Amino acid sequence: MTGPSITIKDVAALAGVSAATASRVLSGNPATSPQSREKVAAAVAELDFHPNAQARALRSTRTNVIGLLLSDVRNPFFADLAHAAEQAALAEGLVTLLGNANESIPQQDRYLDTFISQRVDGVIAAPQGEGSSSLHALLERDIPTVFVDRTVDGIDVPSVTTDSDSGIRQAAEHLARQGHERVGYIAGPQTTSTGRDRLKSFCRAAREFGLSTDPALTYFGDFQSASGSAGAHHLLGLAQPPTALLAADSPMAVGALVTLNRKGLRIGRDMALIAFDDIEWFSLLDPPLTVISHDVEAMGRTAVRLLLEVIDGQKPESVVLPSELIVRASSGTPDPSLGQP
Amino acid sequence: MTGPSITIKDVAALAGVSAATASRVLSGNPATSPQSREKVAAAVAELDFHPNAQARALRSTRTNVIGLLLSDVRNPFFADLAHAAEQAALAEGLVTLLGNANESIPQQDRYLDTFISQRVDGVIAAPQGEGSSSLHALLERDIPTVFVDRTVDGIDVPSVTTDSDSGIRQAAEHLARQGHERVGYIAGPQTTSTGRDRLKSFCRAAREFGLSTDPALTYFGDFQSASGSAGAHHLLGLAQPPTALLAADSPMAVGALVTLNRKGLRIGRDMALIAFDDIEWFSLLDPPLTVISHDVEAMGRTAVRLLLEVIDGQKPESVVLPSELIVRASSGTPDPSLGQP
DNA sequence: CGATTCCATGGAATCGATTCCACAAACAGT
DNA sequence: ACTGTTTGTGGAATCGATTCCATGGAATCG
Repeated sequence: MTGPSITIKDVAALAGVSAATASRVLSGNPATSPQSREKVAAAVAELDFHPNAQARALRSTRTNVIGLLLSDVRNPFFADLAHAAEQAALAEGLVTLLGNANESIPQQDRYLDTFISQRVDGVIAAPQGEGSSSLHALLERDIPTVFVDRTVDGIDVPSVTTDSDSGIRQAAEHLARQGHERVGYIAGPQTTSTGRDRLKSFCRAAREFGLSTDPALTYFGDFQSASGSAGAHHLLGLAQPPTALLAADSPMAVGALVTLNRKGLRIGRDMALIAFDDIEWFSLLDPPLTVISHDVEAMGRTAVRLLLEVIDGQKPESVVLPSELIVRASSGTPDPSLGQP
Repeated sequence: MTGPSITIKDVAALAGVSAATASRVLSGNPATSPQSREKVAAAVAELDFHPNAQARALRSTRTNVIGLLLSDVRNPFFADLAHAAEQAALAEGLVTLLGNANESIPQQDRYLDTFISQRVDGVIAAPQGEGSSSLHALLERDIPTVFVDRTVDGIDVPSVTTDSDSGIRQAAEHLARQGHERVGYIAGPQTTSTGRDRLKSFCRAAREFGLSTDPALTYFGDFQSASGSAGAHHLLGLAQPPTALLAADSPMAVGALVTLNRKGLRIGRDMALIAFDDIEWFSLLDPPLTVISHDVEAMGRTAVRLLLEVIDGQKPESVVLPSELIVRASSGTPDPSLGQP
């Protein structure tokens, strides 16, 4: 299909130098004369030469490609993260190969294998399961790796995570002050570190601020919106239903919202709702959603910085970013006039 | 950093065959004995061998990588499209290199250059400007290319687009029936085919259904949310303001929503609002948003199919997918009791 | 002025997998 | 039994850029 492509030899021939010299000019090697540099530059422009990245990578073992493995691009949190990481990488001259694990371990392994075969310079991953074989293959090969958002127990690589604790404490305190006592928690899957950490934080904060610690108030979802709907449905059906809901990520909050709307409950009056992750349009809802917010842009940027340090042979410290509660109208006082059924 | 990696020679040595035979086994060449196949398979498993994709691509000119160039991953429409295309490509054994042009032509060119250097097997692009130099470089090299969502005048490559006309006509008819006469249109940039087509469709439909054709009712945005806010602000400030707004994409609709909320206008009563592109949570807003919907999943899947046909040397026909109006509460009748100020 | 350093340069080896080519062994046909 | 085909195999060339090494000429120093 594609015609015979232009190689460095064509450039060298047109410039009247050897391929070695042309290569030196292209890679900015100082051992080149101004004349050669000029002639090669002219030839490159004339032929519109694009060096073959494969051949270059084969010899020099650097590809200038990093792999970014996420669980779901359609989750706005990860879309923002992808955007932030990708822009930060681009500024460093790296292009990003995006893998979408789609919340599936086989698909995650497939992408990791591809990353290994593509000899990416490094990997930024929001890992899924605990003992994924390809994850170990990555580390056995000493491929520079950084975890983002999530971590995996027993695997010691630098990571950028959110300190869910501060935001969740603030949320619990806020709800307690508003007079709530029974708060339903829609948890993430306990196979992810974020799922576990946020649940632990919630339990601790509930105790601290005198909220009910009834285990029936926790529903285990899978970070996707359908489980948020199911969770809200389940919690509202309890003998002693909660007066407030806290969802461990934004898709589950959206799911819960659908259920609440469908049941005709007024959010912020009949039922308070708080979501982990701030999404631009959450403030556009009626009422606007109270959220636990963290800085996705910083997370992406930091992940790239850490990865560059690992590639550079250093062993950087993991970074934990803060989270904080942003109070909006969805977490108002429970309406005493209506009360619970 | 990375240790000496395992090559096909190591596999061959362990299996007691030559590199040539090992290669044949790995690529499924039938000219191999069952014994060799078995021994090579065992050696591959034993060493956890991952072939070097660079070396393979260098020799065989196929990389099994396609480039996907989008304007903005944070736009849910493109996130969905990325997801759909990526899943369809994966099913065909292709991995996707995602480039995010970020609505910027230099960044688009940077990614296209990278795609060329990476010798991707093909490119799926939602192109930005008209005469981008890298876009021409792509085509001069006969790199299989398919346009998605948008097209570029004068560049004849297969494409998958949406027939905006049907959806926009339905929207105009619907608004006219609801008694609207002055409909504000927040247009996309006229440097994109979608921006131009949708505007043209709107003008035609306005004439057909007796809506005002006052050019002051059209505001030119850039497909990003800030311009939606600005557009709504501008249109509401006209001497004769519109009673309904139609936004040419979802981020601009969100922007318009912010402005309307800020001004305290009740959507669906004081002002109707319709968005092009359906987004999951648009139905969760209060009131739920009336939208012009099209099938993103089909668009991504079709783009991959067309690209495979182009790679295969065929010249497939472009595909135009339908759009349709989904009526929800945001486009109700204008409230006569309040009227316009 | 001869010896040494410096510099730009070209030739050749190299990266790892694929594939052409040649060759040997096994087997079929007359 | 002797060609003629098939089949599996290894050696070697190849893809395109990088980089080590050697070389010749200019510049520098004692």
